[in-house]
Amino acid sequence: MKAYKIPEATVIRLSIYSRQLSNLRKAGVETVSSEEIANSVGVSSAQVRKDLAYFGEFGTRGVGYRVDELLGNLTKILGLTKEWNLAIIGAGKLGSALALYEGFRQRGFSIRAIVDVDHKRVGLDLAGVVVDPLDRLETLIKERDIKIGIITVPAAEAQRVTDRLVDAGVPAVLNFSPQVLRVPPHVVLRNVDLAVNLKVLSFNLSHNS
Amino acid sequence: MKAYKIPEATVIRLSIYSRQLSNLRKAGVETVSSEEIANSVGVSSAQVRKDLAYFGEFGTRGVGYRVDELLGNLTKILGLTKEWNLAIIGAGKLGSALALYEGFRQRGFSIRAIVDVDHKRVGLDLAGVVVDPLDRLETLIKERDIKIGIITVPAAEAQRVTDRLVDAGVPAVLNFSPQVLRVPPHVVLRNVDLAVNLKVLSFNLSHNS
DNA sequence: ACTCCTTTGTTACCAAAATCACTATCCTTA
DNA sequence: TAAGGATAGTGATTTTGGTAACAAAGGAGT
Repeated sequence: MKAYKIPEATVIRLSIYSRQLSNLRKAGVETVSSEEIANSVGVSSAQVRKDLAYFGEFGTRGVGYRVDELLGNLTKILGLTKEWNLAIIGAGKLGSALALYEGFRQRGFSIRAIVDVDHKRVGLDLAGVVVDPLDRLETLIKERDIKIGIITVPAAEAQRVTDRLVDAGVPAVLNFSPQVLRVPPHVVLRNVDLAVNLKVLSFNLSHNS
Repeated sequence: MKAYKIPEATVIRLSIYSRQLSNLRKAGVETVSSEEIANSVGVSSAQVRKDLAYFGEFGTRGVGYRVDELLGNLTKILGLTKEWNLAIIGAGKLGSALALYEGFRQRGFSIRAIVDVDHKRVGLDLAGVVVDPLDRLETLIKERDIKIGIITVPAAEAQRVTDRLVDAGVPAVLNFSPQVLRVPPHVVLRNVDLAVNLKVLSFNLSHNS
């Protein structure tokens, strides 16, 4: 599991493969070919094989891949054998929706803290997690071993809370705010920008036709 | 504004530039250099210039770009001079959060319909838009000239409602469900997969250190 | 055991995107 | 009005990611 520079596109596809394999396993399928995976995801079979080749040999020629085995390997590759503790920063509309959303409460990830500046929101119970005051951020991060911080505060506050997360030792940030964030190189950052997504659609609508 | 094959990464950056320029304009800044834009976004100045070069010459050498002028051009390029009508399919946690979220109610985009199968949700008022029954989907699309459909239904229903959107003539889909969607080539599709984002972070956390 | 069929793993090739380096042009000021 | 400094625009180069083709390897059937 070495393989130094893995393209981000590959990692994204791997996580989609893992989801499809999970579905196949539920459906009782035992083996699958790169071609079948490719079709279900909408890429080429060569792409699938190449993505997997970064990490080893998981199939048998002439046969394909054993679903449970490949899924196990992808789970290891993606680091999903352990549980990652999450904190949501900002219990507004988006933050609470994410807290309640099932898609976020899945194997491998556990929402352990939700914080907000607004005292009216403190004390609310969101699917079993009680909203704490923002002051307690650093304490909670340490006490609950938070590894991923999810930013759902307004743009104006986003950098400030991110700095606090980073200073408190959180190694990964998922940013939902419409704000470019600065983090030191050892911190992993991903952006989910809803406005940008709409603008990209707008661009394509304006030019494709 | 011809420029046939524009990299998606470029379009994403352009929409981020436009946001930064918007902030600059609010701050009263009149001119800006590619270097300054680059610094505020975290890319190289050459990248900024190259992205803009796909569409024309917007700056003056030795000086930089006029903020309002460049913003105007980006607005045109991104197709944000007209209003795009949105429909949210699925008024669950995520769908209603998006409906209420300010980030979605911004210049250029207007939520015109929200639908759900669940009759308990029909009739709810979400920031001025009343939830309609899913049956009315096709009617609403035509009546309200919906151009972008936002999928926030469970994975199992995602392809079905997408097909209905496509058949009703919706040219763009923003998919929040954890499901690979098939659309014909003339339909623009973007995916915002929360689980995938977490998995990519997990991968990086597991390998970066 | 031999042959054929299938499908993986891998290499070589190609395309696309990012970076770099250079040139052209404008503004300022002496 | 000439010169210097700044910065946009652009062509060349490098890097990266994707495609395609093929050799290696396993299984099935005769």
